[in-house]
Amino acid sequence: MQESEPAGRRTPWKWGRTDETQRVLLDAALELFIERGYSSTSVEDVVQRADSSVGSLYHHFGNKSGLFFALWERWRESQESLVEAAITDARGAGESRALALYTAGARAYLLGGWLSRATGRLFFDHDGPPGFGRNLRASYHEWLRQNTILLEAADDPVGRLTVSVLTAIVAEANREVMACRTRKEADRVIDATAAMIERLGAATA
Amino acid sequence: MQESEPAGRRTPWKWGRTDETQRVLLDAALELFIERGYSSTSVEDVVQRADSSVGSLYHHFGNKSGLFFALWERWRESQESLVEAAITDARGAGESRALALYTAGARAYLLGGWLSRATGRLFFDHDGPPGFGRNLRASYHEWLRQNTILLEAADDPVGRLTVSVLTAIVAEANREVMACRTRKEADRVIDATAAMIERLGAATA
DNA sequence: GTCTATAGTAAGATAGAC
DNA sequence: GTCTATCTTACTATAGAC
Repeated sequence: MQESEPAGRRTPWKWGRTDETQRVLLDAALELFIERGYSSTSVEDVVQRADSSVGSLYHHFGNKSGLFFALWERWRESQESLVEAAITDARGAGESRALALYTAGARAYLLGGWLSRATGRLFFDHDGPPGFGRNLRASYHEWLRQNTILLEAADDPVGRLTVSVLTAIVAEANREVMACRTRKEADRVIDATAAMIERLGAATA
Repeated sequence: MQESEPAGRRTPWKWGRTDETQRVLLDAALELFIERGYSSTSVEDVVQRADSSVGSLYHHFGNKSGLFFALWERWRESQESLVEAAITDARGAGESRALALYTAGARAYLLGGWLSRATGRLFFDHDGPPGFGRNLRASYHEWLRQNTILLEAADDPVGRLTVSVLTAIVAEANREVMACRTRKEADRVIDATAAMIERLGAATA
């Protein structure tokens, strides 16, 4: 910072390049993981594409899997806020049936899944770091818990079963949506999912 | 074979020790993978416990992941034959409803999963070799395909989603069963799963 | 077919200067 | 915070005796 700076591509190190560094590393990692998969991407590949350094990567993310987990967090949070917004909107529009609120959330989740499908496939196509599977399962359980509350389900076998199936439907539909090739196809899956939820809800209510 | 044999632990190399070598390597690998996980087990560990050698391991399995894939194949085939037998039995007993046959198969699969849970957890708790996830997904797709036939499902979004959800329910139940600590618990999960399948089938038929 | 020994390589991780 | 150089480990692969 004492002299005229060389014409580097990146902001030449002001006080805190922290955020930019993290972002550029995450973006590079995302691209590469999508292109070649997690295990076929080396730390060296990532820092080269990010025009950063191994040291920075380890400073910010601890290790290679730290990158993957950070990407997962980013995606999960983004999906979660879409769902929350949709449910809030539905409530604001006067909807109060638990199942209708659930359906509104599911639609938002699936549409978000479609729009970010390239990234989403990363997490569900099962080529992640060791231990990521466990993490996914933990998220799924948390999701089940929240759905139990949202659906006002009883804590008996039938209630738990219903929540479990309704959650599984959306999880599976998410996979279907991410595999779609056109928006039209995706919309049809989303509609079919909503119909399935309503039909099942009606049968078990 | 020409002289009196030294008191080695293993059959001292008759004509073809091939099968025994493969078995002893697989068994050692299985134990170690269960104990420490795949990634924390080295090739050296395996050959030591098997009282074999790196050369043999590479000769028979190509590489470390070959061991894991072979264990997976062994488990998958065993589960598959349990399911097939159960479906054949049900047919033999005069059952012809597609959904009932599916339920019979599911019960067999889940009971088998319970009985071989220590091994099964290996594959679903996800610490396997790179590329194994892709393999798992391929198996899952094959399973979906077979269920589509068994369930005589239509090839439209609703039909596909239905098969998808029915399959996911069994997959999820398998995880639950493998996590159970007593046979009684496992039986309860299995019964609940069968009930869920029937209810969903009734709602979407 | 089986085994020992060993060379080669790749990649994740760290140390320490700036 | 950033970066380079380096370390360490562990898997891959092969040669060659039995």
